[in-house]
Amino acid sequence: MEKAQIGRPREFDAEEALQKAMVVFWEQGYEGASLADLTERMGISRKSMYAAFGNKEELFRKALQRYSEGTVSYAVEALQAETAREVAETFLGGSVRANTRPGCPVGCLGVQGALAVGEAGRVARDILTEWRNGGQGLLRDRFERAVEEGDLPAGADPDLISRYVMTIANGMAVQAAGGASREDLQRVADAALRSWPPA
Amino acid sequence: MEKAQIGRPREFDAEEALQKAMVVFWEQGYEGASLADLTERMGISRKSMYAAFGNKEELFRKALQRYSEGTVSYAVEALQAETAREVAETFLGGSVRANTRPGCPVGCLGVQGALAVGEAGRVARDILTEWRNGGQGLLRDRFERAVEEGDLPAGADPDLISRYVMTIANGMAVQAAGGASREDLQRVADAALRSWPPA
DNA sequence: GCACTTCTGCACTGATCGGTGCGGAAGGGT
DNA sequence: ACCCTTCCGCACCGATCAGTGCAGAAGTGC
Repeated sequence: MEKAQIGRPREFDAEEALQKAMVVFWEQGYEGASLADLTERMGISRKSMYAAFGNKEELFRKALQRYSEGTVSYAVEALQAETAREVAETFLGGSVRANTRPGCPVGCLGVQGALAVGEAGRVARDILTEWRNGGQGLLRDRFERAVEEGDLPAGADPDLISRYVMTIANGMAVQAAGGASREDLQRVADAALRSWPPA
Repeated sequence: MEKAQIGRPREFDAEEALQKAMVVFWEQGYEGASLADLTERMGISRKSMYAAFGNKEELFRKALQRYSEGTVSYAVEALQAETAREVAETFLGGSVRANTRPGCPVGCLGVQGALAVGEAGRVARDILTEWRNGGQGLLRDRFERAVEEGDLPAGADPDLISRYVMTIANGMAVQAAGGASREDLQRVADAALRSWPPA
């Protein structure tokens, strides 16, 4: 993705193009986003896309990375919260907003990008599965620390709690894809955190 | 789908073929399931498939109907439970099992069949959205009745409660698609119902 | 100004997409 | 035995899929 110093410099903004590609993957999924759709929305030719990003799979990978650093940046913020409860609140609140951001597709790229796919999308599906499991692992680590710090009761199960929180987030993504409003989702998030810890 | 009385009768079992098609849609999604995949697994020719089911979209519709009546039959059972809490318990417990049934694809056809799709899958996506919202509506109606019967407190919000329960079910479907075990999911379902009503 | 490198648009690749026309085979009603 | 209907396998349809070769244009360093 680095451009060489010599020769004609590229005319388009790679970051901007990647952002557009991310949106297309987000709203149409990996399989549903054709090269024609992608390059048209990115405003560049097929050739430029391949030169800058490699291929469709690499483009997807980079789009997901941008999604992580941009849209889902609330997650790292959540992990730094003071208490386990605040971690969960910040994480779910951030999910609610990310799933219903005006001007962006509804739902979550990491969920709807490639949940069930044919042969061609298998790599993308595995990338997203690992992405979701990775995020859940970070939550688990944070809750483990909370148990050690006495912030969560000694008998609490960080694995279960992280899975519980992530299940709510995943479910809200599906709800958003089905048309749920930001207020609808926030009420669900509040309900899910009414008893804490959940187990 | 009815066959005429006159002429050569079809050689394959339509119900059996539909079951196979349902599995393919379930594990690969609408867009990811090609006609070649489908007819190969159904064990019939393209021509027979079109004659018996119409087209890919109609096949999907009928596969979803079969899914509703078979795999998701626990839902109607859940709606008939005595109390609102038992409704939720039965519904989520049934989801847990349906999402992790040995010999079947993991996850839920209604969630992963067509969540984010390109132009070609838009109808399938809308069918599934309506399917999920319809199920949620049935839950809401049941919880409304529970409020009238005093089974749920007078201030309880059936819309929120049904959305809450469905969000958990949706989230568990995503978790299952990512490899969560039946035990993992059942613990999440238990945690989600630890406080009832949820709001 | 020259040489070098890379960019870009167009046309094209083989493969696959969903869907169909055709002709032969095969069963049921009379 | 006849006819009529339907089934079914094959080849084929135009369209689209992801990915590429080519050739001309254009910017940079000397």
